[in-house]
Amino acid sequence: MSNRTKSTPQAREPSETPRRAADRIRDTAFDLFYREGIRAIGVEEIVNRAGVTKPSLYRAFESKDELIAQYLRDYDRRFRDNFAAQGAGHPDDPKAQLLAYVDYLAARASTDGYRGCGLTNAVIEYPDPAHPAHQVGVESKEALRERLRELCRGMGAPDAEELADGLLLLIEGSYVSGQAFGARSPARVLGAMARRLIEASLATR
Amino acid sequence: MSNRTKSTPQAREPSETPRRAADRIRDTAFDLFYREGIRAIGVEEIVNRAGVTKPSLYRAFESKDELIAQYLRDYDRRFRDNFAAQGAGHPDDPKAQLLAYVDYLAARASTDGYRGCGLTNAVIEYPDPAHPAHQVGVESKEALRERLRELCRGMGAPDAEELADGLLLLIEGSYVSGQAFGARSPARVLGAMARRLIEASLATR
DNA sequence: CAGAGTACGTACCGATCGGTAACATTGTCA
DNA sequence: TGACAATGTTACCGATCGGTACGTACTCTG
Repeated sequence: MSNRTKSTPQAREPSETPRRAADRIRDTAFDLFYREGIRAIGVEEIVNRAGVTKPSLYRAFESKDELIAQYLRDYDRRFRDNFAAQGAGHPDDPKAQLLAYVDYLAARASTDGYRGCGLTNAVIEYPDPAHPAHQVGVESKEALRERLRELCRGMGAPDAEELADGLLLLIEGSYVSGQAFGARSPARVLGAMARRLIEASLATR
Repeated sequence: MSNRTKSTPQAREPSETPRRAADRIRDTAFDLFYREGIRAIGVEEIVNRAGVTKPSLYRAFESKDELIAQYLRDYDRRFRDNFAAQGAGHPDDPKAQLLAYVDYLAARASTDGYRGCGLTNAVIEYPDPAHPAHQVGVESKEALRERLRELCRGMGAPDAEELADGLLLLIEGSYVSGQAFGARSPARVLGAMARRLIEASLATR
C-alpha cells in the first residue's frame, strides 16, 4: 500500500482525452448509465466506449454494483452543486433560491431527450431496498427533502414540512414527466404551480 | 361427461390454479414485472413461477417485448378502471371525482413496499422512444393528461390545461416518491396540495 | 377406434452477462 | 539502468439471456 503522491503533478490537462483509465471509465459510465439506463448497459460496453479494457475497470472498481454506486454518488454531488448554483444569485432569499432552481428545472425538463433525475431513475430500476443503487438514491432524496424543508422554513411557511413535500412532489413529477412528454412536458408549468402552491401555503394560518 | 356445449367455451373455474398456460404467464409476468422491474425479470423466471415452460410463453407471445407490451396494456386497463372506480361515487362532480382518486393514491403511495406506477416505471426503464414499452407507457400518460384536462374543464378552471398539468406533476411525483420514502412518503400531502392548487387555480382570473 | 389438432414439455442454441487469470507493455522516477 | 505502478492483451469462466427444433400427451371429431 503506497499512497505516495508525486510532487510534480504536471502535464495534467483536464480536457485531454486519454487521462487515467479509472477516470475515463467513471465519465463514460456516468454518461451511459444516465442516458440509457443502468441495467441496459453492460461493463463490456463501458470499457469499449471508454477505450480501455475490462481488467482496468475491475482494478478501479470492485464490481459493477460499486461502479453504479460511484456513478450515483457523482450524480448526487453534481446535483447538489447545481441546485446551489441556481440559487446563488439570491443570498438570504430562500424563496428566490428555490424558484430559481424550479425555473431552471422547468426549462430543462421540457426539452426533447430529457432523461430525468439519475437518482430517481436508479431507485426505480433497483426497487430492492438492499441494493446499493437504491440506497444511494434514497439517501439523496432524503437530503433533498431536508433541503427543501430548510428553504420552506426560511420562507416562513406555517407548515414547512408540508409545503416542502408538496414542492418535492412537483419536482419529482417534473423529472419523470419530462421523459414521457419531451418538449410538451407538463413540467413547463412547474414554475407557475410552485409559485401558486407557495403563495397559497404562506397564506394558510 | 356429456359436453354438447363445445360451442360455448365455458367450464371456467376462475379460482382454479392451473388454467391456461398463456393466462398463467400473463398474470405471473404482470406481478413480477411490476414488483421487481421489467429488465430485472427474465423469461425463465416467469415460466418457472407460472409453472409452465418456455415454449408455452413463445407460443402465446411473439417475444419478451410483446409480453412486456401486453403487461403494460393490462396495467393501463386496470389503471383506467380504478381511476374511474374511485370517482364513481361522485357523478357530475369532476372535482370530487379527481379528489377521490387523489386521496386513494395518497394512501396507497404511502405504504411500505409501494412500487409506483408500472407505466411510469416502464418509461424510465426503457428510455428509447422506439421501444414498445416506452410507447405504451407514453400513450397511457397522454390519455391520463387528457382525462385530467376534462376534469379540470368540468371544474370551470380558467386555465384547465395548466391546472391539469400541475395535478399531473403532483400525481407522478407521488408515484415515484412513494418508492423512495415508503410509509413516510411526501405523497401523504398529495390530497392537501391538490386541493390547495385547485382552489388557487380556480381563483385566478 | 382412428386420426387430426391442440396443448404442452425436454433439451438445446448462440450470445451476452459480470468477472478473472496470466502475462506483456508502457511510462515515470530514482 | 532498473524498479515499480499502471495499463493493455488475450483468453477464459460459469451463469443467464432471449429464443427454438422437436417429441409427446390429451381431446375432440369422424
